[in-house]
Amino acid sequence: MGENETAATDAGRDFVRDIVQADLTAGRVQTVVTRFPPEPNGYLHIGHAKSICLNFGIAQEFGGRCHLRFDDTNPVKEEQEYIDSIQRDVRWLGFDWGQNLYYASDYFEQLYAWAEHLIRNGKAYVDDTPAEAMRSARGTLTEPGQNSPDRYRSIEENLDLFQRMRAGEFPNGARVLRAKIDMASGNMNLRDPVLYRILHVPHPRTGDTWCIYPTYDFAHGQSDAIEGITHSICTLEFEDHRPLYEWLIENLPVPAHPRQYEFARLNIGYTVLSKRILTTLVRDGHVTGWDDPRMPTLAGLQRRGVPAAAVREFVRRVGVARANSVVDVAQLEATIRETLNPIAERRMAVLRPLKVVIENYPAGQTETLMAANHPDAPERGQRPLTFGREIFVEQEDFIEDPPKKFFRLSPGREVRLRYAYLVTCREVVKDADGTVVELRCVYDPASRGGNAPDGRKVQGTLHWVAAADAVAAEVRLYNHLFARPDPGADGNVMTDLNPNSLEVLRDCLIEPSLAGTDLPHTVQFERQGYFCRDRDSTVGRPIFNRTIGLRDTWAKAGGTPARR
RNA sequence: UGGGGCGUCGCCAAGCGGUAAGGCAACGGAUUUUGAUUCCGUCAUACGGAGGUUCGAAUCCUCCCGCCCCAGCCA
Repeated sequence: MGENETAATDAGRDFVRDIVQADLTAGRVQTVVTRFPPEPNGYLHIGHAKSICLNFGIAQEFGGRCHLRFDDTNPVKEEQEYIDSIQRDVRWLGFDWGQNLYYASDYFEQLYAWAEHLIRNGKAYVDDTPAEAMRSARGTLTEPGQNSPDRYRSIEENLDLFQRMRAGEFPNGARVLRAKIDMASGNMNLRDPVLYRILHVPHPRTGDTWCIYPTYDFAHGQSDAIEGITHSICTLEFEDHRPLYEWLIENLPVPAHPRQYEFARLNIGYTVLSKRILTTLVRDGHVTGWDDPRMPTLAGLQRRGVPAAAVREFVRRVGVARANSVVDVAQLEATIRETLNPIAERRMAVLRPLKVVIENYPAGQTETLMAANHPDAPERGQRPLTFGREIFVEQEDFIEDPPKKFFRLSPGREVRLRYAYLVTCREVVKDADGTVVELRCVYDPASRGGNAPDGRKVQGTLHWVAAADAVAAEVRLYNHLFARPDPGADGNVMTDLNPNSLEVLRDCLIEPSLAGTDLPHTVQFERQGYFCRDRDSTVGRPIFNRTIGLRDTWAKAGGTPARR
């Protein structure tokens, strides 16, 4: 029983893997070959990560290979910058295409030959119908389309015209090459789809070699066939293209017959995974760039401090299915915390400082205390902390008139300063406005390290930094990019942008070990969350990004004004 | 009365005729020098609805309802 269960579980965690396994088992496929085929017209986002993990993951699991292929058939939207960023991001995610880097543009000559093949077999024709006229002749979802008068052109004339299209004799939009299928088909993609269009636009890779470019439909399946792709995995919206994909494969002398399978694309609450909208956010300056930490792009997640392993795990947990869905962003956040918790070193940083004077601590004196880098992993060592008469604690850790079950500082209350001493608040100093500006406390010298010899307990433990050596820093807190779980659901997406997605704290104080440039990538600021040093940091001014806050049941219970 | 898909717990998602996995969220409790972590426990007599087949159905059949995609010379 146990064996069967294990085997069944390993066989397929999702329907795509089931199909691959079945094809391998039945001998229909010897070596599985997949591909990740981005169009280089933008940066990769976490939705692409799902596809990358699926394609590369299947190749790894079943001993096959996965190609990285740029679907660069539309030069008006594609740029070298994107080609470069995509390769960086796929590598960052942890995948390697080895020698298998391809471009659909590498096949332009072959595709052109195949287009002529179609013409010679009476399966394609050059159409001079203007775009608008072609649209109306295509019919509607419920009415069939009308055959173009050019549909009956002779093979010779089609061949001549197509060659002259390639030669650059005609302006953009003057003519197209269409497949001759069925203008009455219920599937719009079969109503004589356009195979080639005239575009006098330089291509990032082929320059001005071509002025006609194949459409996605004419390039994709044939590229798959050329590369020997066995399983061409794409998202649900291409489902209706599959009959065309197969029609082309069947009507062309291609070297292989790849098969297309579709899965539901990833959606996450409070954000948007549409390249079009993300491009707009960047172009219109709603974010600082493709790698803005608020962006769901892989570059943004990386800059925010999210480990690639967390993205992979998130995608694994979400699964692969054919039902459209919107994953709760809490799922992503939980995965990030879970990934970071065991690996992130602990540090102390005070985001909104409140000065504390330990009245019975000798002025001018300091001492060194040791703090664990990771309480659950003693082998990760310790770091020294300076303690002195003046320290800083978090403003929200003091309430003059505390609510029930408030464990932190308030007049007369004793708390522990982590890794240091037990201190009791004696007096509150306020400015003219009545704002608390300083706390006067006394400490118990016998509680060095944090425990009192008499064994008395305190309920609260606070993080702190010493005035003597704390370093000033800036901390950037990020919130959901959009203010609602379904941005754009009722109108303009842009109006749903969260005006408070970024909060910059400029007067933070961090412990000195955080000021260097050699710190581990992402660290935990105790009691607050995970943070990483931002590349905007300068020598004298460290800047940190909050990757994700810690779970906070006190704030959630309404204890302290929630700030997320 | 166009074609193609999808509907299992608040959110994802297993299940493939034999009597509802798991994760997130939520809610209890234990431990805790992070109100963190960890650890226990609770959480679908129920699978969009109605019929039917069957000893037995989320799984098969029929009808109905709802949602998504397609009318770019984008991908």
